[in-house]
Amino acid sequence: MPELPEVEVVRRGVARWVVERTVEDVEVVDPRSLRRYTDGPEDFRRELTGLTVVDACRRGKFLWLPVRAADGSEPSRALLVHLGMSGQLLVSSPEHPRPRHERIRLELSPALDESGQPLPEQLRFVDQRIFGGMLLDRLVPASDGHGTVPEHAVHIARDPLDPLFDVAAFHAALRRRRTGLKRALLDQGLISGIGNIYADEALWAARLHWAAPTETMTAPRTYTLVAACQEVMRRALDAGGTSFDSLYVNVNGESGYFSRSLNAYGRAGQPCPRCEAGGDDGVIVRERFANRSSYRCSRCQRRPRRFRP
DNA sequence: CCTGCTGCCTGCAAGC
DNA sequence: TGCTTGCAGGCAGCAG
Repeated sequence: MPELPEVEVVRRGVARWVVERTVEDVEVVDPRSLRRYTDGPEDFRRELTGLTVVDACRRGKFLWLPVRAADGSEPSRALLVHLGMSGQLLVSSPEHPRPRHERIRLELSPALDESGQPLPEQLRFVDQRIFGGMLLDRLVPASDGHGTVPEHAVHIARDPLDPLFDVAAFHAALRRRRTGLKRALLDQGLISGIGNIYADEALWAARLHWAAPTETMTAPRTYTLVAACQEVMRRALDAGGTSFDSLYVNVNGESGYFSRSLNAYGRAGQPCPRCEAGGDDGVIVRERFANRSSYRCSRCQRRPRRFRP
């Protein structure tokens, strides 16, 4: 499941291998990957063909490639990509067999790498579960006035690794909410890039309970929580960034995910890595939350007096 | 406006 | 063995 660090790894791969290349053709293998996005596969193909990728941008888990027309004008549109649960972007050669779940394929103009070798000429969107998708979208001014964002991502908040992320504003917004802490962390309009795994990891690192009411958060606690989010994601990014050589591992969004080490998520019944010396307390427990699982330490993430599930 | 629930998807694992 | 059920999860859309 790609979260922010995985998407950032993909963004870097796209920046390196795809920017400055022109889309020469498009094959929509499965139109469901354009779900509620365009006027249909034919329109998508017609509009995208001939455009040149000029950049690779990201906000939270949304990735977009601003494109310019052949006349060289400033980009007014972008190819917006969301990897959903199982999406991958692969840069590969035409002779490479079609992956089982390939949904969209772009033919790219020829290009050479740093050592003069020809680069693969296809960008493939592979997505087993079709929770992700693509869209050719209009670029609009960001809601805080800094830069542009695709129209379908304008409601997404800045993520904690964004230099323009505003902790004080996040704290104020958190205090206005009437919900539990984990729901707030998963709300991409409040803070973006955090999914179920990193929410649990960040809450564990900050020693906070998932059901703590947001309106009771103090500024120091919010700062601790944001720092924990940044720490957890930066560590995953460092791990994912190390296996950056192969084209495949590079642009497929998996490297960070499989090499991350987890302290709480998925560790039900195991001793808490922080307070394992403590006996039967200090154990990771699994609890149901909003039709999914939450993992926390029974000792260092105590249930709050007030409880917002 | 705010909050929280449902449905979209596929493949795997567990249970009968 | 072969079926059914549950689980994984981000996010758009919608109900209250």
